Amino acid sequence: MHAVRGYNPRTVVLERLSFMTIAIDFETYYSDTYSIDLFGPDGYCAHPQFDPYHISAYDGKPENGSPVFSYTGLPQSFPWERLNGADVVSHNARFDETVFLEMQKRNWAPKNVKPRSWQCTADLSVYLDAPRNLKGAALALLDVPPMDKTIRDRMKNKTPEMMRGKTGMMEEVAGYALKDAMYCWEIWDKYASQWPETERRVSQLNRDWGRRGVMVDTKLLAEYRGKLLEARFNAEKDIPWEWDPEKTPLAPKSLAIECRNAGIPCPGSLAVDDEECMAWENEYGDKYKWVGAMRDWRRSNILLKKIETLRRRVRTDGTFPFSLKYWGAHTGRFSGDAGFNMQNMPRNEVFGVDVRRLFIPRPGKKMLIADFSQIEARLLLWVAGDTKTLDAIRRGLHVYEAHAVNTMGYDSKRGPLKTTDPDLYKLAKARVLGAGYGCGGPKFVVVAKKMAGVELSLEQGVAAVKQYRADNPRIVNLWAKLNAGLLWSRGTEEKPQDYEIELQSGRSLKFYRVHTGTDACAYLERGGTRPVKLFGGKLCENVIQALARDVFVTNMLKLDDAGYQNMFHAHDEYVLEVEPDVDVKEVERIITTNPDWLSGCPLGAELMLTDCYKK
DNA sequence: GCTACGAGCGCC
DNA sequence: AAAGGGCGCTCGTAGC
Repeated sequence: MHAVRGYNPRTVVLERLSFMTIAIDFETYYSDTYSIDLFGPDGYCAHPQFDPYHISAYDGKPENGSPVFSYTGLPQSFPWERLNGADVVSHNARFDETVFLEMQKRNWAPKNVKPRSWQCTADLSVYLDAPRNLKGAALALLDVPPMDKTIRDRMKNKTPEMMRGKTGMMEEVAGYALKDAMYCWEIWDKYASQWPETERRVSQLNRDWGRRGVMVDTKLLAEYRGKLLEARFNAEKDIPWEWDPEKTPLAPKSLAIECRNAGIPCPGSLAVDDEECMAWENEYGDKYKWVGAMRDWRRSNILLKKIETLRRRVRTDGTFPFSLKYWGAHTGRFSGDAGFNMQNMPRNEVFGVDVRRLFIPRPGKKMLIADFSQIEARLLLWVAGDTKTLDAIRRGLHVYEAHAVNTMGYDSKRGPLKTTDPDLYKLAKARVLGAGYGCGGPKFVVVAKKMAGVELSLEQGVAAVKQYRADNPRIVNLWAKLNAGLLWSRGTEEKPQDYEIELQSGRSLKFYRVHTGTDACAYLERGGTRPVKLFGGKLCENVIQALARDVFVTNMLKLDDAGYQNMFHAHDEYVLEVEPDVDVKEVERIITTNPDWLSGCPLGAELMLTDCYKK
């Protein structure tokens, strides 16, 4: 390997190989008031303070007997043509590629240089169940000693000029940066072959779509901001104690003191669905508005912060660039990222604000929102082998009704269950959505209320769970099977073993170092540090979630193949930007086409052609 | 002063 | 023996 002796950029090139994989890592100025956290990767790069003062590059494979190319130094002296036609990799390519594109835009890098591809080793790492951050990934995947990241912290608030003023600091940065590029390259070199082509494409498209962004109704945004400031202000009127105007009135201590002064008990929890808190509200809520006010303050504030983030990040063309984390969950699902979560916007209007309405198609386009219908419930039936219920669904029965027909004695000749027996329909819905993963009686009461609006007593909840299990032996059997595998795999206390569940979609779910405490525990990450309790129902849910994700992603690629523009998505919902005369039936056909591995499971989808995002 | 973690609340 | 699961963001507090 190459030692880095000084900060002077050093380049070793004998010949340029075509289709070379080269790892790239940028160092850029950041501070307390100017950071990716605040502006997102795109806003950060487009910002006036944007300063990519260092680049490191590494291509470690001496092919054709040529020497390793490595560079760590000023971008001004970087041989950019090396990237032309190359396969570039970065650890968090969402950032580094954006930096590069912005540099080209500003003529800081030649505009004619075009990499053949740009892949992300952070995405590769999480696909392999390793940590997303480079330090953790290198430790888990390369078995190298933990990297020292303290220099990264010291770089905060420091311009390159300031760093050059400190003896040895730039050299330290150069060494650190090159090491990052080397580890990134090593991870790619060692593991890329384990990353399927389709997954690479998902990772790449995910970054492209986020960078492209979604159009925002900026006028409505301003209106919403006003409403939320007002809502928060109104909540403040009912909070009697003093607080730092720079901060929030949410300190539990203040509430406790206020309650004591009033001679009343203080609720142990402030959560809306907490029983004790509900009792407190019934008893004291009319006279003492604090708890409700704190809740309103919190909820309006959370929404306001979301609005402020949007306002800060919307580009001059009205679009909002965002990020979704590829493989954010160990099941493979995407998750929110970079300060704005596209996957958890409120479904309903709150404080006069419907956040979803802010997202609109570009001028002349329409938005097509397409949801899978109960995909997890269908996949559960499919994995468990309940062909009878699946057949009923294929014949056109709603999933909940098919469940009622096959396990609750409903006769579908009587007509649609939803209208003939609304209570039974609701109970069927609660069972399908809530009882399929080993949920117990007390929890089922809560879940049934939340998911199906059914009010059950504890006794009824317990009975419902018992009845569900008796009526659905295949599903119960599936839990048992997964649990047996877990117990079989866990090895011994001294020598824990990994548990691998092969999925029908062709990949595996892995649980690392399964061991026994009071329960069977395992780590979800290679080299993970936080064990989670496992049991059949939970494993079952993980399996179903993973399969649903695979169906979702497979058909997302098919949509892309067919030329449909994805904007963003949320687990089982695609949000597309389409021509007004789009063939909705064609889109539905693509979405409900079964992947090769999924035969015999009827898929369904609901599509909505609209002028804004909505539920 | 920073990190870690739980509470609270939003989603699928 | 029984146990629904998967996330992110904001905030407060504890612990270093």
